Amino acid sequence: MCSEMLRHKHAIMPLTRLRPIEHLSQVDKIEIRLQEYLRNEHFNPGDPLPKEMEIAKALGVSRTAVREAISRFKMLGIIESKRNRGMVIRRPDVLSNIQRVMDPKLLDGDTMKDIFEMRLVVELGLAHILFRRKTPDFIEKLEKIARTEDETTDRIDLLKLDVDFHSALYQMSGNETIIRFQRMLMPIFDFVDSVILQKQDINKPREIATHWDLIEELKQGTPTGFMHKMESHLWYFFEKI
Amino acid sequence: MCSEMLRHKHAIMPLTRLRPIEHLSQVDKIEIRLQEYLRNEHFNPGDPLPKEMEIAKALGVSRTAVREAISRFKMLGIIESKRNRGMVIRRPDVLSNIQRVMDPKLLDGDTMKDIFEMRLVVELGLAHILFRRKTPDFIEKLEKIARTEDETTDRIDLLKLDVDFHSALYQMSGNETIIRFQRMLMPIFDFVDSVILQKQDINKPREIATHWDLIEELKQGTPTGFMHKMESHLWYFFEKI
DNA sequence: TTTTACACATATGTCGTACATATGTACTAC
DNA sequence: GTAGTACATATGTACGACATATGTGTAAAA
Repeated sequence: MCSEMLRHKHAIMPLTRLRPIEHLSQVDKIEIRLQEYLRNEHFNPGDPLPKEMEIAKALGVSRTAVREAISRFKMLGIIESKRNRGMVIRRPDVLSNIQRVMDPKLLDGDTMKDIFEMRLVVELGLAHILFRRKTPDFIEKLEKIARTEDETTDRIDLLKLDVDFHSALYQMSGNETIIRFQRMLMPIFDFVDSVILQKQDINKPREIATHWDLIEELKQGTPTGFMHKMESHLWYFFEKI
Repeated sequence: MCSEMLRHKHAIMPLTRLRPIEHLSQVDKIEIRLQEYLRNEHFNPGDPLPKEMEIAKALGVSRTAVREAISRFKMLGIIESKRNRGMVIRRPDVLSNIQRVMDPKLLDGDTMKDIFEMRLVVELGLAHILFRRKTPDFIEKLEKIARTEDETTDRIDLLKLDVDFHSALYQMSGNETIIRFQRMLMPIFDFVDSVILQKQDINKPREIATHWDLIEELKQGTPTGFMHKMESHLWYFFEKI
């Protein structure tokens, strides 16, 4: 009877779509107002903000509520405050905030798959930059990791070395944002890798490129060749998610 | 004398390195504790949190301070609270938070350059996925945009169409995270594009691939060919930053 | 005149309390 | 057994008080 009732309701109107008045709390509204304010007034890093009480008066709310809202912007690094100096706009660290929510336990499977695929995209696209920025030093670093891998049998250590190898590639890009991107997504990669490690398929050795293949290609190959090898190297993992 | 004193001090100890006790506010410390707590206790989405007063008691601080800290997590979407039900862990939206700080005015030149380069990396790496997921529908969409471009002379409109074209490519990937990534970075791209537009060099027509070239390659070419064309198409912009 | 020392004003940081509001629960009446 | 009501409870909001750091002005000392 219950399910029948629900089905009936659903036939009349899909309530899932109907969510008209988002019940925002006072603080949420203040947050939105401040967001607008910051954008519209064209604040630059270093610019001072009005005092807490002034903001509270202007919005017609308590200082407590304003402080809760402002506290949120402090977490994002947009606002900084000093004791008697008031508050100022800061240059936020774009990526540090994602790090806080990048917890495999909090993400669902689909999102993780998307993220892993994006990693794949980035590492393929990296090829061209790598060939522009490669130096003997970096190659040597990669070779050292690969050599260590050859001498290692412990599966945990191998996993760590695999991470090291790919990290070194990101480092080679010289692009701070890309490096941070990888570091940021590390928890996800670790998680995916460890899951794959547990699955431990029987038909493990396949036609996949090794790290040595990638190094060789990087030393005296082409970006295109490198990309093909990288694709075969990574797609193996991707298929198994 | 003053400068002499400073030089003397500096000789003894480089104070720039010495920043021992980061003067964290109470709320900052609470934020860190909560962060640790959430990670260590292995919370999953939907799990309930202790009551505000209990947390305050446990930490030996006031409810006000706890609320300010928790408010921060609410902005990140990690914590949700309902009136008498208490607080629960939520599945945060990984990318929505960056959007708030992704303001060209708040970022410095180096970071913007890094971000733009990362866009380049992603769009190159996208090629392989695009060839896997392309459909006549998507191709048609791209052609429509390109046709409109041919009939447009207004520079602002052309800029908008260029954005539309690349957006369509991201859409084609079918990867929600990658699509969000592009949408998120849109302000940066818009900004960079508009700056380039102002520069307006004299030697504008060069050996760069057009959107039609990209479409043609997508229809009956190879991922590699597509990537080469995309590279020539984008590097033109990149050099001008 | 320059420097030092002290007092004062001020804006943020922290706390405690009170009350509003929504929501779950238990009890009561029919 | 159901509907309606009263109560308990946890979050939401507000206000007032004091702590603390920091800039500023003033007066004493060199």
